[in-house]
Amino acid sequence: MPEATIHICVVENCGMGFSRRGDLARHQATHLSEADKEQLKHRCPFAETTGCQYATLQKGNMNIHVNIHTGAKPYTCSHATCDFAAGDPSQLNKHKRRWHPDDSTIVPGGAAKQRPGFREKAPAPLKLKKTASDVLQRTTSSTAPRDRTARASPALQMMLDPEAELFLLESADAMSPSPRRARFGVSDGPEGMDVTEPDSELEVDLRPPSPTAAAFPHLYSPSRRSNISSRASQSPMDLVFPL
DNA sequence: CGCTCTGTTAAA
DNA sequence: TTTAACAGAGC
Repeated sequence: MPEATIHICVVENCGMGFSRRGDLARHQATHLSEADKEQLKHRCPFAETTGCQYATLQKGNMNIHVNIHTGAKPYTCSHATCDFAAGDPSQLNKHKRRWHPDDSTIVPGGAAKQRPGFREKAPAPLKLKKTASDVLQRTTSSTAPRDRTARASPALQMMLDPEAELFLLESADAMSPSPRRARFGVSDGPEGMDVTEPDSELEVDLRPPSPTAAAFPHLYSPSRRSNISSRASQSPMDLVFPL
């Protein structure tokens, strides 16, 4: 029978599920303490030359950030008459939704504006946008960089709880080379949970998500483990269920 | 793994 | 009100 696996984050008050193990591992970095996150973050390559303090857990976000420093705006609007360009693809998406909703002239790569006979017509007035030097100036200004985590929502603050770090360490402790599976019947769903197949059998993969320790080896040193009590029974779960 | 996308926020 | 910058999830 075909199976689907969901990889569940069992950090208290989280419970997020991911179809991919790697996505769970990535997610779980968000539960680390601020200090440990700092160790994992990618640092802006312009830090030394500009004083930029930006650092991020996801490398892809850094790639986008770097465009601020270089002034690169590789994400260009494909509307035939629009010259909008952005360094952040999300900005281009928002631009398109706002200014060219369901626009049939949108073509891949903006080829329309390359056609002979293309007539420039002013698009909707876009108040563009900081120059690269403006942005750089702001990024490197002497004012303190804003601290986003300081104004995190209550829910996020909860997720930043150091307990989450303990949990991750214990997950690594519980790692085993091969799956340890437990099977149990489900006669009825837990309250508030929609179980469409009341008698289906769930298979729980008791392995913690292996990428956690692999991705953050420096967080798993013996000294760090020394004051961690075992809570292997609360390992992350992979729920495997019939399709 | 890397690109893409969405939603949030500060600041203009 | 609009947009740049961003965090984090989707694929």
